[in-house]
Amino acid sequence: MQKKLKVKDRILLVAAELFSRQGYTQTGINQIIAEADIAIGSLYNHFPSKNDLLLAYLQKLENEWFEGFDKFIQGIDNPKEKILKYVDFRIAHQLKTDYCGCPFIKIIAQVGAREEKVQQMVEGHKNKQKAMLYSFFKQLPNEGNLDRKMLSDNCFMMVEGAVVSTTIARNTQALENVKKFIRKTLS
Amino acid sequence: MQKKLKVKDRILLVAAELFSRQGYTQTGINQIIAEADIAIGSLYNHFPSKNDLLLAYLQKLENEWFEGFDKFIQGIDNPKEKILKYVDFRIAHQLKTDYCGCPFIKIIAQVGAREEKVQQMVEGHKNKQKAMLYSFFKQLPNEGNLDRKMLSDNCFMMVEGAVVSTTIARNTQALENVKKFIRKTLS
DNA sequence: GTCTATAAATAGATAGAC
DNA sequence: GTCTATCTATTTATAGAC
Repeated sequence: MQKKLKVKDRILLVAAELFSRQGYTQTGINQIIAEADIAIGSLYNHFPSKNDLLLAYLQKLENEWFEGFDKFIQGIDNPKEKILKYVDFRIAHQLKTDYCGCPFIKIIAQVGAREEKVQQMVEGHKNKQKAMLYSFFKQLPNEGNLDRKMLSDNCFMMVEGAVVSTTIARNTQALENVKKFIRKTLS
Repeated sequence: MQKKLKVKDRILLVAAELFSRQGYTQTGINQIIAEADIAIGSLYNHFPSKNDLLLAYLQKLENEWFEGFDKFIQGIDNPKEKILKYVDFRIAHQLKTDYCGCPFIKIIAQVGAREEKVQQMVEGHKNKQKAMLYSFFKQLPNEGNLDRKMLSDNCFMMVEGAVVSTTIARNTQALENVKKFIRKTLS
């Protein structure tokens, strides 16, 4: 681990990596402090509980997702291209993380949607992605009588399902199929 | 808990309920034996480890899913109706479990797809559902040049994504939208 | 085959020295 | 603000009596 980072940042960096790869419930405080090479007192100085660390992790993911995607579609104007790039972005994430899956979906599966703050952050993030996708669909030339809102929302669901499917199967097939389907439907 | 069941069945019944509701990682052996009202020695007599209990749980889910669905579509011949009933079945499951989500997806999120036996059971189950859905799509009258395999597979993804979305949002909207979309697309 | 008692490890968290 | 030492509870699992 990089020693140049401040202690708080190092904790969050290590925790994020472990939460994403192993899962939140499968990652203990002791492992985090060992890999971040800090003392347990320091961790609890910056984060009052493991749950606070989880919330900071979700906020970090949220920020990085949209920063990352903005870069990913930089210079692209065509709305259909942007939609396909959205699928590509999620394929790229799966490849980069060795099919770890969507960390937001995984957290809900691990701690449940009854944890209010967690639920709000996850739902907020997904709604933001869905709204962004719809903004691309609205830029499409309106051919025929297709209901763009319905098409957009269900394309989002298709991608979400395909992300889950690629996580289970450990290959990109489902997401590639979705891409083909979208390319054909929007042609 | 029903005392008339054999000990082994009582363990599995209780474990299944807790794994589904609280999650596998969030459920301890001690809670299982307490709620099943049996001794820990008895549990380990029937299931050598918690992981064995997990595999038995997945097998039970697999069996019950298809039994349940067969009953659910009993008497329905129209293929489009069967497809819509498939979505209804998943809506019903979410309502019945208070939006617990798909237990197969949740298990992968909790223990990871690297657990070989678990991965195989989950992937197998999902493939079986997907194949069943495709069998319905093949029964549809072939209008135009629509690729039924692609349509079927991506409808499955849409439903999977919508199940995840309903689990996060704790309402059935996403699944209802998918139903509308399918109804319109297949009309 | 069911039970009690207990092991060995780890969990999340706190106190207080420096 | 970082550290060490420690607490209490809980984890999965085993041994051995009945």
